[in-house]
Amino acid sequence: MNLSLSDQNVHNSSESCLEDDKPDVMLPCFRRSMYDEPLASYSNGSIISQLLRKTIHNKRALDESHFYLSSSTAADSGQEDQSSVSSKDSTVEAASPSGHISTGASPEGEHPMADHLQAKRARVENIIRVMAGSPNGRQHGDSERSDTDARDTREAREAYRENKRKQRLPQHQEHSAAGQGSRKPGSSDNCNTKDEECHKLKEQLHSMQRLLRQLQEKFLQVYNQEDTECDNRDEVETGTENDILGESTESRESQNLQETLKHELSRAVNDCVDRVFKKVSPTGLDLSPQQRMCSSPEMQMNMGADRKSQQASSALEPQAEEAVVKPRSLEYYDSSEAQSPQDQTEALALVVRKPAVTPLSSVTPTVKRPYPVHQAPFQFNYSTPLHDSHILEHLLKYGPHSNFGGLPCMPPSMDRTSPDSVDLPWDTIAMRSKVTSSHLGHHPRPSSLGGVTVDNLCLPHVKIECGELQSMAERNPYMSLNIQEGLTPSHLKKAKLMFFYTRYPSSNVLKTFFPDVKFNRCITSQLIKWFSNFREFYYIQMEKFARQAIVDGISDVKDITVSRDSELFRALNMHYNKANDFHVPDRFLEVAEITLHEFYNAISAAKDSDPSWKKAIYKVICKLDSDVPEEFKTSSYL
DNA sequence: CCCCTTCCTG
DNA sequence: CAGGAAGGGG
Repeated sequence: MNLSLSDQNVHNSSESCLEDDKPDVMLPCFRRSMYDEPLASYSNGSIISQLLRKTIHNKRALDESHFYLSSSTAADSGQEDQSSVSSKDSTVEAASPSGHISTGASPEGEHPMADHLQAKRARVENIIRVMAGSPNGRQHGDSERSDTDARDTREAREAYRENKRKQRLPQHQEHSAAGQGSRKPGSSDNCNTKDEECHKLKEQLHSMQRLLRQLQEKFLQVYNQEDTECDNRDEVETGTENDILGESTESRESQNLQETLKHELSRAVNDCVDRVFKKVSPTGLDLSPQQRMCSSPEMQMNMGADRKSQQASSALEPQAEEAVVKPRSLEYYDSSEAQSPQDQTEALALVVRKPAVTPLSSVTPTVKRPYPVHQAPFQFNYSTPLHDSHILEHLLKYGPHSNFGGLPCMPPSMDRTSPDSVDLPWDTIAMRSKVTSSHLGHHPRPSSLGGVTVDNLCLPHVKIECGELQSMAERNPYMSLNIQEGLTPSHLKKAKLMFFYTRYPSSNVLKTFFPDVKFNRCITSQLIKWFSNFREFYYIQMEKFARQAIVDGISDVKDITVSRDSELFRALNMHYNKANDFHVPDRFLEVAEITLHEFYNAISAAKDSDPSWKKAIYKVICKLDSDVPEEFKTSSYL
């Protein structure tokens, strides 16, 4: 990841911008799913340049100044408009516009102001148009498997898939577990309401279109202002690090422009979303637009970690069609990769039981989908489910647990059409889970908001790391809200953190703190086994460091302490809190110190000659358990 | 018996 | 971390 753009990087990104203007490269890219772009293009350019490229090419496709929504399509440009807007066929799109790409693209960098200004204006206009455009244009690519070909890395694919699943979550919950068709939830039982809602949505769409048009005007104003300002600044701001003046100013202008656009667009879209939501959300659970737009922790994290890309995507992605789900571009995953580059370094041979299926049919938003689910234009994940009382019910019942955490936000599958997927028995197989060390770089900081946090509802950052689980999830749309029949890496991580409090948890405690797990003999013993393994490691470390202390010639036990700086603590922390995202309680340090002292004393007294000399120590240590914080009952910690 | 734990091994 | 053996309680 380019966390910081060096001068050279800036330069390169500008260059690549020019290069990438080649139509055969960019247009398909542009018109296809947003998910396709980041990996393909961010690798060699900044986000800004990425945005610029997009808008430039967008201009190509939409050069005729009209809203496809509000006016008839000009004959000569009809194809382009359609391809970019409704995107019937991405291959057609890729080919058709190649002819005139060079007109706008190459002058952009080589030619001075006239074209330059035009291009800028066009970018603004196009952004607006894209916003107003049908989601299908982008969604199309999204729905195609072949898109994954564009992503080389495994992370990208996974992010993509996960993204798609998440996108699907809301609407799948819309109806019963009886299994809706993969398209509209149009069963006859509530046709009327559907029509009504369709109407409402239509109205919403219209108003959104109006709003967007207003925005366009506003942007043009802003743009014109900034344009002159920038021109002035260009005079002054010479001698920056940037090699090429034209490009650096271009970059600054773009940034200003982009900032404004992002801000305005976000606001506008949020407004629209609000309005739609007011209609589709009968329950009073009201989230702020911000919450909706970034309702997942991941998104929130990215708001912090990579606010720019987040905003950029949210600004460019908005679609008018249905402000219910907002697609998340790979940008998110880009940044999250940066945070946990180690993800997936270890093969996780997790074998999980078949997903439990609880009919959470009614955990559904009231929003209708006028198009196939896999074309959801908005990724409005997580917020929608929140509006359903059943979820709250569920939360009250089981706690806001890993039902969401274990399979965070597991969205409905693509082939929910397969009937068997929906009613797998609870108790099917009880196999062992092989959960390798988890790189679940999530932040366990408890962040409870009255017990129900967004975190509790979904932990997208905790990737589905096992193929089994993943594929199962794909087969079972409702898995995400169900009790787990197997232990997931998330559970393992949680268990490890719990170890900081309790070394000898009773099975009751385990059941209490893993309420999202369907306990059976195997699961229980597996969990117990985990803690047994934890203890093993713990005691091995203790003995090791105790002996080391003796070797080091420490003669007084009091000279042996365990602080957070201690090597011993580091070793332990590395083992139980690898991500180092959990604040280890002081009590654990005390216990560790006591344990170390016990070992030291025993070894010093040569008790270790007795084969069972450790038992005495174990007996002491097992009394030092403390209560596990209630927060662990929620998945906030996962 | 069953449950739980440790120990050992892979 | 999982499997399995062995041993100690209830």
